Amino acid sequence: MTKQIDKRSPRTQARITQILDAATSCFVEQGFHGTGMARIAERAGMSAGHIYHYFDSKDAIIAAIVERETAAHEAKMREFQILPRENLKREMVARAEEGVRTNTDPFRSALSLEIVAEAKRNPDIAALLRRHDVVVRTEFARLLRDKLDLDHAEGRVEVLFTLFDGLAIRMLRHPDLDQTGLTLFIRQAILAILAD
Amino acid sequence: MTKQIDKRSPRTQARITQILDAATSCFVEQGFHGTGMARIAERAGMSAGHIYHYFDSKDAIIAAIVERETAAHEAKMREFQILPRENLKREMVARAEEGVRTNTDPFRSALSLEIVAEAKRNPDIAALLRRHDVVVRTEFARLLRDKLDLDHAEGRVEVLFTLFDGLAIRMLRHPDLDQTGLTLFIRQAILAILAD
DNA sequence: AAAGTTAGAATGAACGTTCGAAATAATGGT
DNA sequence: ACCATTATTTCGAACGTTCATTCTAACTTT
Repeated sequence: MTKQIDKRSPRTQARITQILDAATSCFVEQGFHGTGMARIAERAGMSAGHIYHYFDSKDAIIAAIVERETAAHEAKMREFQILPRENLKREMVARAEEGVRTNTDPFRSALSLEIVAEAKRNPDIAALLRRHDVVVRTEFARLLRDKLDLDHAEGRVEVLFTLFDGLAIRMLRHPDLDQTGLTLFIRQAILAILAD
Repeated sequence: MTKQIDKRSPRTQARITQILDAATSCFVEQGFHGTGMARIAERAGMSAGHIYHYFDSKDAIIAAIVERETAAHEAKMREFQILPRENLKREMVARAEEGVRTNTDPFRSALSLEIVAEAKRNPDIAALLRRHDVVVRTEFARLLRDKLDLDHAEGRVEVLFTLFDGLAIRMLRHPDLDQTGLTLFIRQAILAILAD
């Protein structure tokens, strides 16, 4: 019954990322529900109907976007695991500051907000997000426990993640905030969270 | 040409809060775009058409909800201003912990997420949120500057607010998180942010 | 000519909104 | 107190639009 497409064909792959990229930028600008299939098609350079050769529905598109995003995020997190324990804490603070930059980027913060908003209404997306979160969370907690010898690792991770999650909302409420002051006290906060 | 309703009539007031309450709970459960006027009407105990005697549009309903919410929030913030400077810091930490409780409440966290999500799509709501944010932000910064003699007050406030904003998203990603561990390190973080 | 690919109009459902009438309340004259 | 009439509140069906999805025919490529 399902449409038979060879997903490994390079042409198909190109079309899929083409659609995903177009949809992502549309969603960032106008939100998932503010964007029509026509607009996605236009930006992807193909007809609206044609998108259905690659995705079963509009919902399937956002699901694919979320998976792409979470996969990238998990990969980023795994980079910590190969770092030596000596300068791990220092490296964490450094990467945290890089994380502030990327999380306050208008495009990225808008995208993660859109994903979160969709999760609130679509249980499948919420489940996806939670499955991803539990992986990242436990791996990061193990890192703190094993390599930094910290107790209550789960609680610390929770607050760290809360901080970075909050940046997306903060950017919405205060789009032209001063990054310097923000970063300064985020470092302060992170050091406190990682202190024994 | 606008509909003439006496908004001070107790009957009208009752209907309005009836609609607002119904809409709020609907939005929390299914999101703004997932909720139809029919459903709001059903929960408010009146017909769909009748809602339009009190609100010009569905958008006007969410605008009213946001205003109600921001007003309550501003009032809460103003309570800090009458506190004496002696035990202000201690009181802040105490109220922060209470804030963690309310912000992690499923209903409240879902509501603020929904508001933020709508702001991403509706510029009027975004403007409302920003107008409110600048008020709360500057007032709180003045508090830190004048009563706690802290420099870089704006940066500190930014991080504090980021933390509380983040709680709503965190609840979505990890609904059954451990409040105890969370609160413990949030206190730690707040103390670091408020340290000279 | 066959298989794969594209386009764009057609379809049908969902949903916000409007409208006219019915029910209910308020007013006022007798 | 009672009815007449005016105003307000309420309803629910109908409308019009938007939009995801489907379908068929045309076009490319092999």
